[in-house]
Amino acid sequence: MGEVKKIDKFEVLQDLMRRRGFAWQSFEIYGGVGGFYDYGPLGATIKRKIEQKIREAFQREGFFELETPTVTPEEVFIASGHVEKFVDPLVECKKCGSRYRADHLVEEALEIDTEGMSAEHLTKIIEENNIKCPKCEGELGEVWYFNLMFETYIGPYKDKKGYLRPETAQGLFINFKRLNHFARNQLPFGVFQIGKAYRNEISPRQGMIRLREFTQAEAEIFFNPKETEHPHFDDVKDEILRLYPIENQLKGFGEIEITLEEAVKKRYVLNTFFAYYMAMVKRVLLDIGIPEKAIRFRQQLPEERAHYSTDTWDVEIYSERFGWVECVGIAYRGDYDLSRHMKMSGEDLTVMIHYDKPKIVKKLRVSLNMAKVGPKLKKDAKRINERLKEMSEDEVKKIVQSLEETGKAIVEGYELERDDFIIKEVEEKITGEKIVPHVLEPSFGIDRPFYLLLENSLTVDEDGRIYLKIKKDMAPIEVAVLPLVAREPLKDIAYDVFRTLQKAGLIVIYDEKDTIGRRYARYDEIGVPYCVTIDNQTPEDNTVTIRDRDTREQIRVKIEELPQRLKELIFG
RNA sequence: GCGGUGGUAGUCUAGUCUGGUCUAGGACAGCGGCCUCCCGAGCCGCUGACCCGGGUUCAAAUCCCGGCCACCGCACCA
Repeated sequence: MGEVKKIDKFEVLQDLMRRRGFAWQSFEIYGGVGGFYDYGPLGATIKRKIEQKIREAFQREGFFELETPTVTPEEVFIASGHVEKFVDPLVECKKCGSRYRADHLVEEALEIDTEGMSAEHLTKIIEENNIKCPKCEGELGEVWYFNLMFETYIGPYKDKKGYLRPETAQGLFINFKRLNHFARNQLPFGVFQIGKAYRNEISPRQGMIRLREFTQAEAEIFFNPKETEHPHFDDVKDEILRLYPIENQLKGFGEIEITLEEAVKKRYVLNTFFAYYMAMVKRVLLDIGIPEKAIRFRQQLPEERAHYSTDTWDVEIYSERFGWVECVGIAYRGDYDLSRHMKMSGEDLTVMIHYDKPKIVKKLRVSLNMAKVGPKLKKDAKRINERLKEMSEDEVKKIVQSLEETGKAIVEGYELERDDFIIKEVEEKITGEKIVPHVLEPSFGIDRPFYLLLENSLTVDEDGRIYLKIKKDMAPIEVAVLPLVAREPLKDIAYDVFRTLQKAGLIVIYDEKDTIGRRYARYDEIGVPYCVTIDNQTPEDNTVTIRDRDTREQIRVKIEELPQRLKELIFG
């Protein structure tokens, strides 16, 4: 019974989204293509509002926004690991045509780890171990890799390969040198980008939940791995999050509710730096209008994690239709991306960390007493002297120790005595060190929260009347101005009110068609939080009523106070 | 990709099995008008559809084949 009702609600929403202009599948008139969605007039407005909430939240953290191309040359994704790792090995049964993940078949049959194996290697293993099609026992063909990135070519000749970016992040990493300069060498700093990304999903399903082209809002926060205390952690330490850590998932324990301070103390969360941004993400989702009870943080299992990450928490939003849906990922990317780009490009992507005070380090400097040793070592003397200079502190200490204890030391096959060396203790002034910053990445999907916001806002009462109880400041139309009946002077007054509100910056609609009840229903359905009604009392005293979508209650206000009152009610 | 089920106006649906009376019916929505009304009232009128392509047949929404899309299951989800 309850289940039937839930399915109905999903269908009501699908219907509503198409009928009233929120979102629908793209390319409809040509039959539609899976994994692509168009945002209609109301949907695009809500999407922009979601993006704006995230943008403002990042800006409150002092991050700056970037915009980089979606078309990206191949080298970037060779460096990022996507060319190699963003793939699935597939194999087809020669008899029945069924397709499988080759690595999964091998892992299952032989219980070995196939991580990083080539297609040829997998093919060989399948042949040698006589692994057959699980369905029909038929022979399996060659293993091939399918890369989930969309390929393209840059320019008129097919010699410059490119890909549509599978994440917006790389556009930020490859600009690191300029960004670090912009931040004047001060870690930590954050940058973000809101834009499209593309993944050629093998089989997109579930409507807007898995798209081939989608919008992300990703921030990369570059920090010194030795400084993982967030300066503003106190602001959020008492925030209670619902966590679902790895061990609770593995042991079948449930979720836990815990303050961030406790979560760090009990080592559920790496450090206060990570914890701070978990709180930030939660606040953004609440600000968008996702109910608190529908938000949880689930730590990704090691095998789920992307190739670049060593710890990731997904922020999931509950859907009646799809269960818990991953909407935001907070990934610890370490120095993976910067190190890889440093290697690939040859650029120096380090940051100089200046110490508060220069460190005075006492160091043993050991060199050969060339005058004494020259005749003995001949032309090897110079080479060994160079070698001594390159030695690590430990190697040098060993030699000195040996000299002190036995009076002798063996270097490069020569036995040398104390007098053959010049040993000096020198003071070295070190003003800082070069480090590759580590990266924490909060990465918002936009399309999924969009859908889940609508789903969580949709209410159907027992009469079947639909209300989209979307958070008031997220509504795509903020006010509807309605003359009670389409008659003068009500129409004229109403139209003036409409224009006044438009000029005041509100998103407003004017409507005089149909009965007033029907119009209220029309605007309840698309989530208009307030209807302003011009009635027969208006010509007498210049007052109008404001009707609340969620309570149906009306208050009467003076027309001159209307813009201000509405703004307070909606954006308060 | 595989298997199953399905695709009729903006939405939901009748018709499909058993080909012809289908010039494709209804409801809701939309548009115009009457009514002038505080929560989807009523009346009149209008607009609007057989997923695409091929085939079988005198005749196809209906039968057959291919494609596309959706839903469910398998697989996949870095």
